[in-house]
Amino acid sequence: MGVTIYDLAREAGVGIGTVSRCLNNHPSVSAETRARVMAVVKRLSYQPHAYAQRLASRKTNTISAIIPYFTNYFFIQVLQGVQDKAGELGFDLILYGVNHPAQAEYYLRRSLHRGHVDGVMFFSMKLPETYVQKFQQINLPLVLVDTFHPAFDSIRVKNMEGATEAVRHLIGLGHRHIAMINASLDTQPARDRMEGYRLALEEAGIRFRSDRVFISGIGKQDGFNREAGRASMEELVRMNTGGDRVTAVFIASDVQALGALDAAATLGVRVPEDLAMVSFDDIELAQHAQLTTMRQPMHEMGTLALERLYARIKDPTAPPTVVSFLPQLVIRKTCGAVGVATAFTATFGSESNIELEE
Amino acid sequence: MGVTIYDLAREAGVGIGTVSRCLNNHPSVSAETRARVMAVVKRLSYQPHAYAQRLASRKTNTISAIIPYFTNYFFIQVLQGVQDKAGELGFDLILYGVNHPAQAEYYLRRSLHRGHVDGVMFFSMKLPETYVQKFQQINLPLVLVDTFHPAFDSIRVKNMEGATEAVRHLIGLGHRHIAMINASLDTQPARDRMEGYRLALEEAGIRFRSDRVFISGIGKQDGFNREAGRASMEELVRMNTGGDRVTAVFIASDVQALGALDAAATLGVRVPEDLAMVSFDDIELAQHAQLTTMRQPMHEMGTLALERLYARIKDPTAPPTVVSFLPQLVIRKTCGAVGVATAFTATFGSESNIELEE
DNA sequence: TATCTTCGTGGAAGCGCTTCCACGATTTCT
DNA sequence: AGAAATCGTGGAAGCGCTTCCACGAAGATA
Repeated sequence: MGVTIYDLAREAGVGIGTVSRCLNNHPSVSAETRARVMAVVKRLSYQPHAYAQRLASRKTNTISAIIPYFTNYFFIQVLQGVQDKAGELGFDLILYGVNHPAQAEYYLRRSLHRGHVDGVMFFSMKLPETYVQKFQQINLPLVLVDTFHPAFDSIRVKNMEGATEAVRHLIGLGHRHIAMINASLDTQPARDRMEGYRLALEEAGIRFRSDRVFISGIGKQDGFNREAGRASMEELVRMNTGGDRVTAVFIASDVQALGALDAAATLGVRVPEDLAMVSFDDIELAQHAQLTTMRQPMHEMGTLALERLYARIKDPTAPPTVVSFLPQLVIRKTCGAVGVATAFTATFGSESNIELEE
Repeated sequence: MGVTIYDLAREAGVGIGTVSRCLNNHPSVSAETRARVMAVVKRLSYQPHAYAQRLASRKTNTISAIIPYFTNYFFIQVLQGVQDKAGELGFDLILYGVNHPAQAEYYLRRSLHRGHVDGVMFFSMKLPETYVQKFQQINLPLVLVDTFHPAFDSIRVKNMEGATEAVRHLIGLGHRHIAMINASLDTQPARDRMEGYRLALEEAGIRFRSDRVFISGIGKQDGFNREAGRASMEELVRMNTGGDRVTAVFIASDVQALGALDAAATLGVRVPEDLAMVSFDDIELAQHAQLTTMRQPMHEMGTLALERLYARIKDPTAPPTVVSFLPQLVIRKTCGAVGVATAFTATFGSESNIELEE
């Protein structure tokens, strides 16, 4: 049903090789011939067949991104970076959203089909060991984002260091009883952030208490969502009785913090007066909700990830590289460091003069 | 570098046809032969070549989605629906994010390459007339979401009716001076929502005043974002002096409303006491910010869109269908219909007992 | 003028698969 | 028993392109 280069060749009175060269801007075609061919291309409104091109040229110009729960704002912002860069580089981006661990394997397998994609980006999940081998065997470029394996390029966030700094900030504000609201320990970021929390306590001579780490078991998701944050906060408040009450909490992500804030308000717990909080990510809405949080350069992580992947596609033999980002503390209102008196009732107050960023 | 079916055939001592039939679960292969072939497949860890399959079978199992500013929460939620359904149906989803009108054409052209995708979903933008013809000519399935053209299937939202209802609600609360904060009139939803606003005023005998429609010119974006909402609200407040002050505002989207809320707080305007507001979309965060808004079934729109596209791929000759969704009013706090006294200082208050939804 | 380059071109081969046709072996029917 | 239908199989053809090699014509060099 489609117009092929044979049709073009016949109509233009040239060979198929010449047609192909015209279409691909190959230099060795006379201007005259090229003009004639291009006229026919236009007249028959020829469209190249993408897969025939890809089969013949052995390049796909397509990459896949395997992302968990991609409606999570963190991923969206990273994805925007990826997408921008993909457009710039002329790549098609196949988006594989993972809502269940088994899906990750399915999509990995799918990406491994020879000639399906030129490269793969894998986000925030542990890469199954079987696939480590498969990628090496097939020699398919792979970039890990927010996760790590020595055999591949990775874009990392120093989750542990970031968490430590967040908790240090709370300690610096005088808090000694600091809880943590975490996500599922199945995820690497959750584990690292908890380790950072533990470290910060330790260096301040505060005992780590596992009964002060709250992880909501809601749903089958990874816990990086509002509902989980809300549930954890409810539990925290319920438990928070007796002598040595918790006065501050470190929350593993902004999304959870949003839920926690809801719960706190419902339960009549004032933030930051009764409970100070610092969270993680600095998603776009963190500003809106005035969260004190650890900023991750999400968009930049996305563009960088694609740049790395591109470089790897160009030169598959280069040794794996690791780029690490150190999250930056952004002080807003939930930690109580500024404007304590009016902080939370004025949630929607000005921020430009308050936000201490660097 | 790859293992091909010829390798498999040789190793298993069968013909390539038989190998192909094994791989595709074609019935007419003996169990014994199939077992032998599959063993070889496993042993050589064979991966089919996706594009060779696609070229030979003339099916791509891929669709593309062309979406403006897809970091907009509205689109993300629709996209999640699309993505879920795509996974279920075994389709690959190529995501084309449009940040500039010219990009839309580029991606349309790209999608039109013969055999590149089995179908296209086009979101919230006006389909250029030239492409109307091209799609018909190539006979490539196309589903329009949140936009319309008689020649194609479409999933619509009754933006006008929804807007009318939103404004009616404000009128019902006693407001007579109602402004609108809108997005760029280049987009169809913005035009329709303004029309609905105008209609509601008209039927209540209130004169439409174009100086009460605020459209921020910030950036090259379409105006459906927080910054634009913030800027428009600032302008509204600046203008809002003298006798007949505006006491309510209809905002074209929740995202803008979020920005508007920021601005209002900064400027000391209380919502809803000084200014009631109703917005549009009911994105996930609307609940968090307690926005009274017009709910659109975003996830459902996404799944439905893909279902339609799938049906169209199966039967390209069926007449175009139109599905319309009527947005539902969700009453929370920004309109002042409930809990007026404490409404906005208790932004993070309980919502379960307040939200009046149906 | 004879030889060597260069340039533009045609078209075969091949990318890795699916599909269809042909064919022998078996089974079923009359 | 022979004829007819069925089953499992092999492999050629073809999907639409890229790429490479070969070749003639024209220009450059001696």
